[in-house]
Amino acid sequence: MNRSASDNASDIHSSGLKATWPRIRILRLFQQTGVRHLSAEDVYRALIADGEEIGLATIYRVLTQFEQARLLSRHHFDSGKAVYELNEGQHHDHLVCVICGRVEEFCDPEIERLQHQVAERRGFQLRDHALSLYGVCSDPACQARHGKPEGGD
Amino acid sequence: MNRSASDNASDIHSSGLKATWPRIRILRLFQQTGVRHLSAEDVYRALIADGEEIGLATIYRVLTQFEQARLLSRHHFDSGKAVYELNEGQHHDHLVCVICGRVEEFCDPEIERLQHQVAERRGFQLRDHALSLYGVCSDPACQARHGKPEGGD
DNA sequence: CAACTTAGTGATAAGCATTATCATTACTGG
DNA sequence: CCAGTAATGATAATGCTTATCACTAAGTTG
Repeated sequence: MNRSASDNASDIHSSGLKATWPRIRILRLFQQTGVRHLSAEDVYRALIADGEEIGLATIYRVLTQFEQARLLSRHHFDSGKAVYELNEGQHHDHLVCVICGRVEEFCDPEIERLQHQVAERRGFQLRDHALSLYGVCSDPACQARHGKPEGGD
Repeated sequence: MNRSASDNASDIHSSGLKATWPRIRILRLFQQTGVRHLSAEDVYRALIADGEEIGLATIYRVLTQFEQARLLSRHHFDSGKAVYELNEGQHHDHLVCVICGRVEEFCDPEIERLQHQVAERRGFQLRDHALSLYGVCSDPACQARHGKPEGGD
């Protein structure tokens, strides 16, 4: 799933943005497998580690632009900082481990359908929705120090 | 649903907190009908308007304590600021109008059930979950300047 | 019921994520 | 290759929230 810098440039161009070096590097980072959910700080550090000196302000600016261009999508979870992931068209929701922070994705068409039904009943024209499940993931290390099960939200 | 200051004091006491004036006033504010979802700033302003001089730091501190005591519950939505509401035991999710900011609540047991099913399948021990639907509410003023329907989240 | 002890308050400073500013730099079209 | 405009990056500013700390008041004890 690694793609070349020129592919990146096309993606960026077709979003009406100049294909600058920082934008190419940021998009490439997301296109590398294994790095689904990244905060601005994560991106900054990853690029530093890769020998790139790209300003944090640029990271924030570019992430916002990429979100508007629908190349990336943004989520908030409950960490206080926004995370971005590559937008591959397929809508999905998230399971977040409250111990290790790991994020898994899932699709449930039936939940989607019910959400639309609820919105329709209330006369809401649905624009977006966010469903995040927080819990202790299947990792034994996380299970080892698990707490009480779900209370009222 | 208005209750007396002494009732408030009991609620606060049984949470292991001293029944101080700021805490009584803050809890009372939430117990008044018509004010479901309030940010710290909202609470601050409402109390000022009521002739109370309670510091913003105290508001934040007390809201956090009330949340831990399960008297209130906190939500983030996507406004950047946390909002609190009275915790009346009954879990529910939210519909948020992206135009006027109005928040409606809904319960859908079937969605709840499916959420638990998803978590179970992934080996997650569910602790909490947040489902928020964002859209344009039924208010004609909001409908008047509505945008495109839901895209990928 | 008065002194006491400790928790709570409020003003303000600090912290953290994010956005705005602005001089300098670098894409792209000609 | 050059001009012109948009993008970058350092830093200041913003907005929400938490920490600090001297002072005050709740609840307790003699």
